[in-house]
Amino acid sequence: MHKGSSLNKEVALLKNLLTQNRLKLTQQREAILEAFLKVDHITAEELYRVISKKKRPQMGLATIYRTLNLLCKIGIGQQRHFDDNRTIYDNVLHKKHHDHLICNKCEKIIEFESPAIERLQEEMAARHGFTLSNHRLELFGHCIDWKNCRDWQKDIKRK
Amino acid sequence: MHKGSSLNKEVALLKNLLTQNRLKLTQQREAILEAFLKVDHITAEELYRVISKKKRPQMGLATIYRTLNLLCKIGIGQQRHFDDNRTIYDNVLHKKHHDHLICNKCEKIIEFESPAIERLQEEMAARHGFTLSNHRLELFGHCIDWKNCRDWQKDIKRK
DNA sequence: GTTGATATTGATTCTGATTCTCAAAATACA
DNA sequence: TGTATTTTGAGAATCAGAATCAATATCAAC
Repeated sequence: MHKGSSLNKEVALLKNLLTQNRLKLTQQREAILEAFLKVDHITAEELYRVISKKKRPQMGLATIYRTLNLLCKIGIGQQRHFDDNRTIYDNVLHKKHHDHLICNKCEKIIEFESPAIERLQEEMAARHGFTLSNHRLELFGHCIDWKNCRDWQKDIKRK
Repeated sequence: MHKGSSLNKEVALLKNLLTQNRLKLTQQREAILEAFLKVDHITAEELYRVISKKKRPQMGLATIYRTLNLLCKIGIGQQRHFDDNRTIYDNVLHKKHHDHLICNKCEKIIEFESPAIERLQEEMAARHGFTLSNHRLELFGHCIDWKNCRDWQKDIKRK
């Protein structure tokens, strides 16, 4: 019954959590989990397109949304809103957590990681009686040479 | 209200930034700025209601959105999305910056501040040639006694 | 101040992401 | 296997926020 890939661990986790809550492990949920675990982050629409192309064509967009939200509830996914409208679902398990430096002028985004900051976060959480599962850290500012960024007057004006 | 309040400083800042970009200081923009500076954070709808009740009843919701986004561009405001749909506009100037600890189970939110973390953030930004204007830090996890939180089985099930 | 070019506004409509609805299908437990 | 329950897909509904546009306000030059 076990096929030996690392996927099984996550399916087992999912199944476990579902069972605990009288929820059912469906083919759709498994397919979505499988696809989701392969990416770093994805939108519901994108995931919909990815899965629709595969052998299981019968998949409603609503199911994608429902299941992605479910994955967020159990801690495998995390929503993010960089620009306004689209919701990006981060795969929390995919790679080492990274944070973001975002230039307000040219909207450049740099990924970084800081074990020192993470350590302090843990400390702060513990002080408030929290156990952390993940976090989101975004630093906003501007590049040192922001005159070379995309013209920020234009940027203001384009509303 | 009366002249000489600290508000004038912000109006001057706004006017300055607008002028620099060939934008105009309108009564609406001033009213929105004035109301915005009084709060810690607010949604566009709420701000609309606040302003509509005042002496200047003629104010379109679209203008609120446009102006709040403008305030974000010039660094006075910052968008945030805690729950999915509503966008909360933070008043960056209002009080000392604080970060958030968020319980995934009961959705309790605790504010905290950590100068140590902020210092490391500055350091990290400098290393990448960034000057910081603000940041957003959200730590997710669960309370130490999360069995006492709102039943999280229900929470999962309510989708 | 008046003028005129330009930016902004309010009312409205539009958009598009996400959620809701509900009958039909799938799942899990006995 | 039967059956209670959950989940699904398709489409409709929702709702925040953006776009439209004619009317209005602003501002810099006179």
